[in-house]
Amino acid sequence: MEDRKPVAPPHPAEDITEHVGYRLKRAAAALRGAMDKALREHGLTVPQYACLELLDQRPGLSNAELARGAFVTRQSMNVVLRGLQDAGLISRPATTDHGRALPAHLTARGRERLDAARSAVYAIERTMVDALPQRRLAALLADLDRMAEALGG
Amino acid sequence: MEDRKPVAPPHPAEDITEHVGYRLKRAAAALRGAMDKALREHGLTVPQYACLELLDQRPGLSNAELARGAFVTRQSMNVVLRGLQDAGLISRPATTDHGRALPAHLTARGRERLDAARSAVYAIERTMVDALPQRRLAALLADLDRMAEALGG
DNA sequence: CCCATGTCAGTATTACTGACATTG
DNA sequence: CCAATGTCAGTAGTACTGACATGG
Repeated sequence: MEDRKPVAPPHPAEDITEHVGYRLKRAAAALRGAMDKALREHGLTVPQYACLELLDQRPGLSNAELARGAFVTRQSMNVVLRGLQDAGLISRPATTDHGRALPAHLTARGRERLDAARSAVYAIERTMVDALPQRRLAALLADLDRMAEALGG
Repeated sequence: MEDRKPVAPPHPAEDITEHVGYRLKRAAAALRGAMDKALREHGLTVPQYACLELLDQRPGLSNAELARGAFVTRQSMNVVLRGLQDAGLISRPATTDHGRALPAHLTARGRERLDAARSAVYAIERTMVDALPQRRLAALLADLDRMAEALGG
């Protein structure tokens, strides 16, 4: 009688707010909202910030690589990149002698902007982590990854 | 030195892909992509589907209530509602004799559409749940809620 | 030839702010 | 008066499809 799990119905609950998908969406929406609000004060959108973070850690990423890293389409990232380029926060060579991918890099201004925005975003991250039982963090990360991989993300 | 957790630095990891926020975004993006793909075959967007589900379970919800339930703004839900109304999937009275909120209801066609789309969405939900160790589901739901609440979601 | 890439174009959906009238 | 609501307007960010050229 160890695995009867009487509280877990065999099919999805009638109340969709009990579904994993709904809870996931709720948490993601809360995160998105908090980041939007915090980043607006730094003149950045969430995808722009994600792009700067990725470039800080892996300088030289191409448009397509950044798109995959930020979970947006190539075309959307292209728009984001141009916005960042126009703002002088990143630089990309106009041409390349080896292949088609154009490696992007943070400018000095981009690094400054990122540093300023980062503290605000990290505070949000901290708020989320602090709301969890310490011991559950690793399991949560693993569970999120399992779901993403199962869905082909 | 048995529980110093040397792999968990006191401040956020240098690699942002290790952050809770990044993993959450990744999982949510995977879910969104899977749902977009599945729902497109039924002529519905994710917010539209969410709206139909909410109305199926709680008939008579108003625009503002639906917006909160689907984590979008009142204005965005208004657009979604009008799309559903134009498609004949929901109905709303033009006036009300008691208050300002206009209660929305599924039409027969709306219920048919929802039933058709639901099986596709539930299959996705099942894929996610099956990817998790069964025992962790409840804890995962609780963790997602804790994070959302901590962020004011 | 195949495939990934960068880019352009056009359109659609969603989100935002601000605003205003209405109702309780 | 105040809070919540429905709605309109305008703008912006993101996503989509389709297309095309280029490079390995």
